[in-house]
Amino acid sequence: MRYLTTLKYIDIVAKEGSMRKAAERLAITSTALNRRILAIEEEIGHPLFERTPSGVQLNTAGELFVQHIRNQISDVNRVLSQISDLSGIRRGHVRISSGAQTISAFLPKEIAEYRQKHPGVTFEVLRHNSKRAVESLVSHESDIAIIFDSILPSDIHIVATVTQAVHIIMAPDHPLANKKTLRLQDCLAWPILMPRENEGIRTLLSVGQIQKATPLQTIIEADSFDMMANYLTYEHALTFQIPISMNSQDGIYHRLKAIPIDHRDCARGLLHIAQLKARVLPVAAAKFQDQLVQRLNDIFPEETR
Amino acid sequence: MRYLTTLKYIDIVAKEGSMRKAAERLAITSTALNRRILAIEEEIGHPLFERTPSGVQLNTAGELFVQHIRNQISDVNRVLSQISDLSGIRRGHVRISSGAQTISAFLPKEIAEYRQKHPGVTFEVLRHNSKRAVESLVSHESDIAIIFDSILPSDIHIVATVTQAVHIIMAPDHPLANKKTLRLQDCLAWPILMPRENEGIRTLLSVGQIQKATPLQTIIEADSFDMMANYLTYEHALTFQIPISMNSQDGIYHRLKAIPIDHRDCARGLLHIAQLKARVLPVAAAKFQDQLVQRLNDIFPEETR
DNA sequence: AGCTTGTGATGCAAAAAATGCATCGTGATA
DNA sequence: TATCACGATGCATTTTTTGCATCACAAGCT
Repeated sequence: MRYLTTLKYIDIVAKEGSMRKAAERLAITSTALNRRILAIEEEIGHPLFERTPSGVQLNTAGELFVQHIRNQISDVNRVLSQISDLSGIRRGHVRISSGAQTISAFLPKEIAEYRQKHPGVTFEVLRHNSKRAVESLVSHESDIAIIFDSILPSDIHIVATVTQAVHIIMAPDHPLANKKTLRLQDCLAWPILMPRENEGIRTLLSVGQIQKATPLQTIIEADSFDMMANYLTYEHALTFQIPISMNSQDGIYHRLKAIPIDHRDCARGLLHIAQLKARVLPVAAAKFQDQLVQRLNDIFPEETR
Repeated sequence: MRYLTTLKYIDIVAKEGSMRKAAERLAITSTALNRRILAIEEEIGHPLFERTPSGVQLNTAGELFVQHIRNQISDVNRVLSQISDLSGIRRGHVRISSGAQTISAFLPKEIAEYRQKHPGVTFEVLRHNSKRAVESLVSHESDIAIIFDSILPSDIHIVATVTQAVHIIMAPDHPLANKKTLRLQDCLAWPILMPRENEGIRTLLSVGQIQKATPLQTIIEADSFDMMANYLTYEHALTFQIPISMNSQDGIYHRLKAIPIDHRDCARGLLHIAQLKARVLPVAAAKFQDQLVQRLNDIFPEETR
């Protein structure tokens, strides 16, 4: 949209922290960019940036204005895709930000199913930790965030929540594999593979460890759940996981045993689906969000609110 | 704001229903206007107007886009006044749309009090019936609406609600003046002054009349509550009113008697304070809204939700 | 039927705005 | 102290926008 160019420029300058860099990225000269910024500041009657010798930085007014700009741009895109909808086909783009929990097992299936119904819709899945996921909502980098075990600020709207008990994962021939539930002290005797990415699980576990003074024998910290899951077939070790990350249909988890930790040792985590408050999602994103919520209700009927 | 000119143009054209008229109002030539419209339609990839020999009219895409435009313009103004706030003084403009209920007695006091705290804030009070009040919110003509006894569509957000029992108003020396409550049949013997503007009261009363088959003897229908109130000092007649319309401090109602109608004969009406959903109000409007809600809580502590 | 009136669209020239180049002044940095 | 990268500015150039004159079309009126 042509009339939004100046706004986009401001957004980029804010992100780059320098007019010249922003100009380069925008493929225009710094002069033109500089002039646009000056002009709009003049028009607003208040500067948006603080000029430092090493670049520019948003001042308070600028922060307000940039937030507004991102809102506007999102909203334009929403309306434009709504207008495209009028011509028949549902098009659109959905941007989801999530931690590792749902990326490998849960989301792919959901996206595939949605795209089967609406092939015109494209997706963008960003792997973020909780804090970054929230930021990405606020900065309009993503439409929907899936956040595990994190307190959310008041400008985030929680659409749905599902509780997730941490499970202990092991090979099916592991000595503990026939138990119904496990205490944390049962794990002391075994080597532990600790997930690195999912800070939520670590936090939940560490609370239990400190309370019970049960130091786990961590032998490997790893990014990849699959790597750890595969490792379990070679040594009688243990790792941790939440149900949504375990794809029941096939894959490695199908050949492993998952046993919930006793709730006295490890609290259940909360998995939120969230969006930015006071924001109207594009049709595609809203529909996909509906599907996610519906699915959580189906898979975890007891744990969803 | 310069970058919004095209958007404003579209808005005006939509309102005028003709490019040439809109051009005149905007003090530009129809050529320039026409070209801007064509250009943005080109950019969107979809026409916004239907061309008829007698002018233009928004099509579906246009309706969507114009709604979006009004949103944007409101939002820009909000942010701009927020930025002005940074320089110290609170400035701003609050637009309220209300029926007759609150205009004469309630609102003036509230506005005066608010302006004492923030002299830079200006007000616009529009007298509308419920339907128009809702429309004015949707079209961004007003920020806050006060609506009596009307069902609100789903894109309107109810901020607060207070129940209002219809009262029968009479001179202090009226034979009925010493009763605690009155039945509708008590009124049959007396001439009735029926408020014309406040359709809410009429609806509430007519339900009672039909159920009880009690045809009231309406001798005067009038727009002005004050006129009717004054009339009561000359003839032993009755009129109807809700508490918020009666200024207790001084004025004519101070010299009259108000007795609630028995709830079996006339249901209590609901007075809503409402705004457009998914809209962030400008600081001034939001603060004033807070004040209104607070005040309703103070005056009608039992009836507010 | 013919005329008038009002509508939006378009070719072309003039006016206005945005852009790019060269350059300045200014703090931070080595 | 020299250098560097930054944002600001004067001036010529390019691009965009505007206004005038005019067209094509449909409706209402005589």
